[in-house]
Amino acid sequence: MTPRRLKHTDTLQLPVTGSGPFSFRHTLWKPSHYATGLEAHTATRSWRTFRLDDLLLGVTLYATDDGTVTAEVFTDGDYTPEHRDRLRRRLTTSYGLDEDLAPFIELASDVPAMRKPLTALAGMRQSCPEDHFEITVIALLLQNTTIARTTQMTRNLLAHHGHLVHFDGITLRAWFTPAEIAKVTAEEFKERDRLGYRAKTLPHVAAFFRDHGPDDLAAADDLVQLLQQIKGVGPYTAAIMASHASRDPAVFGDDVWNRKILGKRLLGAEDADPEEIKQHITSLFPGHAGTAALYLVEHEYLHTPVVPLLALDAIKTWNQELRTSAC
DNA sequence: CGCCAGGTAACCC
DNA sequence: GGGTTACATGGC
Repeated sequence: MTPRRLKHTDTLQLPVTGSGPFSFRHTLWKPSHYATGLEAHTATRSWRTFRLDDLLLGVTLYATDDGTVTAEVFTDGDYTPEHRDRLRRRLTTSYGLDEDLAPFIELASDVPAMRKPLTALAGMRQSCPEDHFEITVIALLLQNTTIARTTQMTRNLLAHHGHLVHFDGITLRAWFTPAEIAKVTAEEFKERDRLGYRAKTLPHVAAFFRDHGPDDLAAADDLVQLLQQIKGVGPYTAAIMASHASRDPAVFGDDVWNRKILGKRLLGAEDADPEEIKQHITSLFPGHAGTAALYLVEHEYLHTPVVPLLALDAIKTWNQELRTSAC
């Protein structure tokens, strides 16, 4: 499959305005995140695709000496000043560049279990380049299955319904929009994309986000409750949306994986009661339980990352693999 | 084979 | 309410 070529169209300087330290590397690359093909990372540089409505964008990101983040923007369509403003906001939000980390660090410095994560991951913020629709799809694919199968389902969906782009020497996948999968049936999601019982949920998710634009979502009184009205979307999936796309630092996805790590690190128990864990982390980190969970989970994977940082000479192989697996 | 994965809804009492 | 159980699928 031949990727669409994107051309360099813009350069953005993104200031880091939030309080506390900022780590470019640990913010953009997360040791625990599984392979999607939507992004790639070397020690100093990251590449990521974005959708702004129908426009496909590729972005190269790197830290600049003055403490800002530079974004080189690549597109092949009509890139307007409005796109530029939206992309600037999207990048700033996605990586928490304007969020205050200091209050969390203040709380964490008194907690022994946080000592090592806080040092090793100093300046890490939540990373969520996905919008509300995209992160809901990710969370849907995480439901009650192994990461191997989540990776397979993601690859199928993006290969069959998404896009393949090439920019700045890298080949990446890009998301489909809700409108682009509006006509796909649950049957196809199940048989062709191997989504299993989740196949029934995806058409509802697509319709929901096609009918509720960003303004609509922002105006929602209780987005978590609204999203859970979709059959197949429960507390876990809605929590991922809230903690990642809505960036609520108090929330975390309460799943068996998190419970294992948090139980072990905070209570010293392999099989602690979920409710006890939640109570404990919430009382230790009022308003910042999600950030605390983020630090503990990422630290758990830091020395055995799911997708290690790429060496520069590995990019050729990366590009080839993406093209041949995208049929 | 049976069990279990980074859950959810439907059903039971 | 709180405690089961089926739901798809693939790996061990």
